[in-house]
Amino acid sequence: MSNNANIDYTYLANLLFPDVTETEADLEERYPPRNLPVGAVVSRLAPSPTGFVHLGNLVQGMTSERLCRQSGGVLFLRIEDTDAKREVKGAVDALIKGLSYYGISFDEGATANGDVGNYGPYRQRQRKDIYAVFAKKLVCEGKAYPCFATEEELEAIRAEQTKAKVNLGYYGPYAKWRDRSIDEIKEKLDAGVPWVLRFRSEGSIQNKFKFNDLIKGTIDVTENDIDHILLKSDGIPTYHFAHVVDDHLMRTTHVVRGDEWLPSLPFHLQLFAALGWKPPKYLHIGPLMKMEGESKRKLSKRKDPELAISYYAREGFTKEAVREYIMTILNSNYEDWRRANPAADYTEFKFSYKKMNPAGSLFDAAKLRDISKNVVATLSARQVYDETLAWADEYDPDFARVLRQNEKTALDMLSIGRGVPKPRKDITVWSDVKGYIGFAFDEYFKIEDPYPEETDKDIIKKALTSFLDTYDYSDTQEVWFSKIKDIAAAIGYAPDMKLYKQNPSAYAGNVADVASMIRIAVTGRQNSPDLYAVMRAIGEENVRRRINKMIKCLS
RNA sequence: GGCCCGUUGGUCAAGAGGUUAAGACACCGCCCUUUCACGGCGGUAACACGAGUUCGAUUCUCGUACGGGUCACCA
Repeated sequence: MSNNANIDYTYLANLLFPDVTETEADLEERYPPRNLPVGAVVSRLAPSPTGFVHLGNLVQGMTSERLCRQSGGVLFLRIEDTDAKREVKGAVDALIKGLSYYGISFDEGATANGDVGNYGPYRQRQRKDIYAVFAKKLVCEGKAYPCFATEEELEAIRAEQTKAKVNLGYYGPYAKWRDRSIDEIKEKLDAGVPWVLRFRSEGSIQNKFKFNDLIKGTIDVTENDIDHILLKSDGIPTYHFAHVVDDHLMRTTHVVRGDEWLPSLPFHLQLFAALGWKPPKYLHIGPLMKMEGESKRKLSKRKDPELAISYYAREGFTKEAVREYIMTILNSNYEDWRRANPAADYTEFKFSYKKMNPAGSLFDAAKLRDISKNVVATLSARQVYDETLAWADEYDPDFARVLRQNEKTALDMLSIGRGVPKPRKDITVWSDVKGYIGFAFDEYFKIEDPYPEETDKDIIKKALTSFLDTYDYSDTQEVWFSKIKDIAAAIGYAPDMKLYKQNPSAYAGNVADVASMIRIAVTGRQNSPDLYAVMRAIGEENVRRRINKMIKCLS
């Protein structure tokens, strides 16, 4: 404790902030406590406009959104644009669009058309005057001071500390401007030397206390002893100061953020106390990890494309699938609930922060795919067609064209095994659709799985020819299949799988082999949806042409 | 290095001082089946380690190890 009692703090404050005329009381009046029912959660999403909307935004957003909506509270969007260097044009719009695509909408805050709500502005650079009021107040109370240290000086301090193997930072004896005389300060000021405003920390790392985080539980906190920067030299606050001022004035009750913020929590708490405010409840969410070789690591913006939500749109995941997956990460009982309520809207689920995992979870692409597959399986052919088309318009224009030209065939193909109690699950993402039904269109049809070398070409030819001889487009599935059985019998193949299994050596093959011969001719591959249905979908002319072509090829 | 968080099967995870330690994904096997997909049945597989508290600890406490995060005029 080494405050220079000789300094007239009020004088200093006026020197530093001559234009600030508003007082704390003015602001308290302008932003009164919200009139909400008891237990209503007021929360926010506070991203920085870097143009990169990532899974973390979604994870936090959904958590805040559920908490607010379920409690009749308020959710707002605040733009943390205090770092002008990192700001990307159009990022705010992208953010709003990306979040709303996944069902996160805001009651107030920044919108594509400006700010809405009584607690704004909601963009931090526009709140410069507000921060100044509290900065001035802190200076008046001797809790903040200007620092004129240059970048080089700070670097030198860091080097010295590294060499001495002590903690890094601007504190104690290293806090060179903490207790300068008013004359020294005035001299720099008059010379126009840039300055930052630092917090005068009275904390000691010897002091520890407990703090309750809603997700992590009771955590051990060590007091902060570093004189962190409150205002940068451009007068814009750092994250820490902005967070404390904004969340107080905006009457935030719950702060949901990534647990990379945990190390600065002591400072935030200290700031709330210094300003005489009650801190909000905190929910620190564990990071999303990924497997790299043998070890886990946090998903990285730079290295991992799958962290960006644009990745999922590009891959063709439905928004429902992404949302379902995130819900299962957030609340582990969500999966059970979903199984019990397959058709319910996800908002009917009782979300609870108590179910959130304090540890980081590994992002499991296989699980996401499984969920996606199940989501797509519940959609109608029409929905799949429309969504695939929307996706293809953006990412595969050629396929979009083909889909438009063959709408009927596409719908018929997509209807196969759909809308039944046990639907097919071949489609995980929209980009799968081309591979799944593409063969139905001449543009994409080709022989992908040729006949095995060992099969007798004459036998195949005979089977195909016989098929065409008796083929009737109007046959029912039963009649159609009985004809294939007849062909099997005629070429010495078992017409029935049971017969074949009883005595395999008695036959040259079985009816499945015959079906396969036809399947390859018609679809170009060994695996396809139900062959009868495929033939119905692509039409008689097409079936005959493809089989004839194959017969010719075999000759 | 300081500070903080975490650790149940390959992965996500439930659980709670006494359980045969759920379930899901993945994997494997069998069944169904004209292929595939679906579906059904079954299987492999876990409480990091060491002390302490306790009649009893995966569950509580403390250490150790390992993993992660963070130490900017970035958020």
